[in-house]
Amino acid sequence: MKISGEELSRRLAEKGLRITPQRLAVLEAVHALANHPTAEMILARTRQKHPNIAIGTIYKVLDTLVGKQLLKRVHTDKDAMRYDALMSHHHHLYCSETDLIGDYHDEGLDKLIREYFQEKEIEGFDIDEFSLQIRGRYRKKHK
Amino acid sequence: MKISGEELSRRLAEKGLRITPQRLAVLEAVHALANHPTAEMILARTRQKHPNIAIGTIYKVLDTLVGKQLLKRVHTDKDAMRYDALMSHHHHLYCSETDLIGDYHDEGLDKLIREYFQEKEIEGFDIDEFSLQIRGRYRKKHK
DNA sequence: GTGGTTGCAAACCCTTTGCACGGCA
DNA sequence: TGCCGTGCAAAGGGTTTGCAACCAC
Repeated sequence: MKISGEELSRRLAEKGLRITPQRLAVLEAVHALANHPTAEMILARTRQKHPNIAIGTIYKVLDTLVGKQLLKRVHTDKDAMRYDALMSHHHHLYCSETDLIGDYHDEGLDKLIREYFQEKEIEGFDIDEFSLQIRGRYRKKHK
Repeated sequence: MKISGEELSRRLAEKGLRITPQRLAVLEAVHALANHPTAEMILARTRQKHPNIAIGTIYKVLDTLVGKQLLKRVHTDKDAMRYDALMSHHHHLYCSETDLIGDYHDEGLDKLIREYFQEKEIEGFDIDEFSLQIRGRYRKKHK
């Protein structure tokens, strides 16, 4: 995912955030490292241009950006949190062989499930949202 | 969920595991603490009868029991892992107000989704299984 | 008896926090 | 200039590990 510095600056400004080199670098990194990077991976990439950036800063920036809905957190079976630049509603594909996490958007599926729950409610529980975790394997030479 | 010591012993034996007081206590605790307890909660309960049991032992036992499919791990948005004694395929209800996690089993829903994916496959990805995370709120006085 | 288990404590990993300095608005 | 954001290092929380003593089989 390629995205210009101006666009990134605009997004920060839109949310009332100060534009700092670190924030631009982290945002850029999550877009560039398409496969849901960890904080460490983001650190490694941002250090190419900002050798002094600290891991603590990475976490603080990520926190801010997630809070302002410029990034999403993705939970995995493993310990480390991962980050996603795709903000629209979507599900995730977890590959058990490669550790890759893919985004999966499917309007038809969402509609199907949404309508299912409109007819059959869950006793004593009000649904706000749902997301599907799909586990499996990427076939060789995907994407 | 009430379950006898004999039944628990039988389950351990069935999997070729040695029957130790600690394993029985941990298994019993996860069944008794119905709401997907954390390791700390399991420790607290097991210590009522086994005051010397160590947190490290809890983790090792949980690891063994999950490995032998006598328990399941449940991931949450929070940091701590939680454990589930219900082994059949099911989804989870996450209550944003109470931190409760409910089990949700629904044959019809599973069938719907399974059939959806039989017709519309995901490009380059072979599905092994899926699970739905349903976020929302329990209404007052549930269960 | 003996190899798998336990208790204990230290180590680990990821993440958060405190604080003085530095830089964006 | 004033305050927010950063770098650094230490602390934190959950989980794992190493090892000697222990105990199911």
